Amino acid sequence: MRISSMPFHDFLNRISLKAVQHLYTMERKLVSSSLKSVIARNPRVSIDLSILEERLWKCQKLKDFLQIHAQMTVSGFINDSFAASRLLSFCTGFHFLALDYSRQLLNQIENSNTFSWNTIMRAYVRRNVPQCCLPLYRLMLKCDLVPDNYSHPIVLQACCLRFCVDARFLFDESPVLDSVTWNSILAAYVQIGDVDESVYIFDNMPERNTIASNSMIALFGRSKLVEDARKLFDEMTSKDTVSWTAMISCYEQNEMFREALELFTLMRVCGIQIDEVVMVSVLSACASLGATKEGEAIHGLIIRIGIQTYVSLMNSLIHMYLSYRNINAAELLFDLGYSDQISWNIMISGYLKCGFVDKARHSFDSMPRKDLVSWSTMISGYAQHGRSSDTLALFHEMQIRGVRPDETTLVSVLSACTNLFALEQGKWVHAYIRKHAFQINLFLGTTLVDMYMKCGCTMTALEIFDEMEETSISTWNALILGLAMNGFFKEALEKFSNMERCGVLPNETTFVGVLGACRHGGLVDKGWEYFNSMKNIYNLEPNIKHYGCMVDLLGRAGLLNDAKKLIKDMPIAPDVSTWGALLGACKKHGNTDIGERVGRKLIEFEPQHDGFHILLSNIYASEGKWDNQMEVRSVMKKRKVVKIPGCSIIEADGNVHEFLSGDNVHPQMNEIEKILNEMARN
DNA sequence: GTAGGGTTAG
Repeated sequence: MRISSMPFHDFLNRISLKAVQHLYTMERKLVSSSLKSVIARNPRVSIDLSILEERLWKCQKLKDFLQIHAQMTVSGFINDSFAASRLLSFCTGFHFLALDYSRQLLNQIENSNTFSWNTIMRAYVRRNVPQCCLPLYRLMLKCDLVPDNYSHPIVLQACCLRFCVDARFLFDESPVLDSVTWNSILAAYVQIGDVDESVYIFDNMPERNTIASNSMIALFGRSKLVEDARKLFDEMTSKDTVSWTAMISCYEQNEMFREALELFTLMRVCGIQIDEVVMVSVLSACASLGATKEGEAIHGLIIRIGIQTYVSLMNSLIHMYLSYRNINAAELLFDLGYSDQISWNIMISGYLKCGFVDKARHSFDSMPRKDLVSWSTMISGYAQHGRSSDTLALFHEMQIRGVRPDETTLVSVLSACTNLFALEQGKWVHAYIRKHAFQINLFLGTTLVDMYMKCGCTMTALEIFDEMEETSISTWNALILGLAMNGFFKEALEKFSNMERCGVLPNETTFVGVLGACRHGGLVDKGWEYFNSMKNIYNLEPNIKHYGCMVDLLGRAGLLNDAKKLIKDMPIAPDVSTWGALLGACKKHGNTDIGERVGRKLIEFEPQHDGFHILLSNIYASEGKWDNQMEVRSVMKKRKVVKIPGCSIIEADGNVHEFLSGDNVHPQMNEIEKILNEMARN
């Protein structure tokens, strides 16, 4: 009887392997379709070691892997313990499959060997779930398998990652330590990023081998200790490809992209063998630099030396082209079909960065398997494009599907709540964080401070700030801006001094908060002082928000001429908020129709400018000229201008519009000045 | 007969 003529379930019953059942429940749809297609195309499946090697070498997609697995199951080749362990070790490094799949595969193998168990345990350590390692080790002993000299270092690493002191005891008490054990314990400290302990182990190693030095360079790189890394690199007597790669990636991770490219050039000059891993870092450096020429040259190099079929390399190339906004090149590469989980995630994030939100969603919906990064990318993409209700909806869907978010996901969701002023949802997420005992890290803490501040809950925001162990300039900015926004101008300025005392350097955003506080407090002298210190002390160029704020501060204090002069002298084009501030000042002088005339003039200059329509509409409203306001509103309606709720004239338009693109002359000012002078004469 | 160290996506 031909297998292909049987219904699928009959087939399953007939071969009655527990394994296929497992497989079937795990990836129901995909497996059933892949098994079906294997059976349909290949009724008498035959496979041996060389075919397996060849197929694994070519295996790039989930479907490819499932076919191999199915084929091995059907043919019974899975019971060959060597072949099974080959399949398993490939599986643990395959990004389209969750680790559970490998674990189930281990169950399926009837005569598994120590190698297979080691492979899974190592994967647990690598994928940061060391807690699964020890139970597996116990099970291994129960199954009468004898651990070998590879097993113990892995278990040691796992223990070390969980409870360092225990593992350390084992290590310290061990009578015989080979270099594998030394490297393992070092690797464990390196993985948790414990620089002090790693250096201690490294210094006490009987012999510093290349492997240990390489992982130390990587650790220094991740810990921002570039100079230590370089020192060690220079001191090494024998450097291999990995050493060079570690140093180049150290530069890359610390945003020293030029240095990374220079070292790569030197590496080639020195005739060191280059491989796909070093290319990944180099391509990433090119992407960050926006160095299209270099990137394309390296693409050529990749084709010439023939390592174009490595998935991680493909991914880096796709990522690079997306960062150059070269969607076509990225799609061409992606469509070659060497994709894995990461390729899909890269495409989605690339589409989002280029503003193609719906395209991203389409990819998201059509990818074979979504992992946490896929969900986070899409959710944060929605959040960053202001599509806050989509953000919350997708987060909701994620939970329905039972995918557990991590800190990054929660940051995106909270920022969406902030944009929507959705305090209740934000509080719900905060409660979720507490309930699931998430650590309030730097990013999560900063986002919470920002959310509570923007929703007016100053005290809650302050409490969270005080509880934070680590802060950054963004945290201080959220705090200072928030205090200023909520009317606590004294406190905002106090926090600014605290920040300076802590040695944190302010940036442009900080001064938006500081000047905002001065504006709220009507502190003209202080305002000038900070405004000048921005340039003179901190070497920061004031932007439109700073000018707008100063114009408003001066205008409110009745210093109309100073405000006018500031607008005239400013090196960048005034935006709608700046003009709004000036109009507010005019109004304060009691001249009611001046705003209207300036508003109309501005629209005449820039009829496409949504902000000016909002401005004029607000002016009419403040003067009680409802008919006129209706008139402007009907124009706005035609132009589909959305009025931002709760915004005053000053914040009528949250975005900075440059109505004279790139041009520093403001011809409007002359016209408007005439009107203002007329007003002054009256 | 494969296994340690270096990499890419939010």
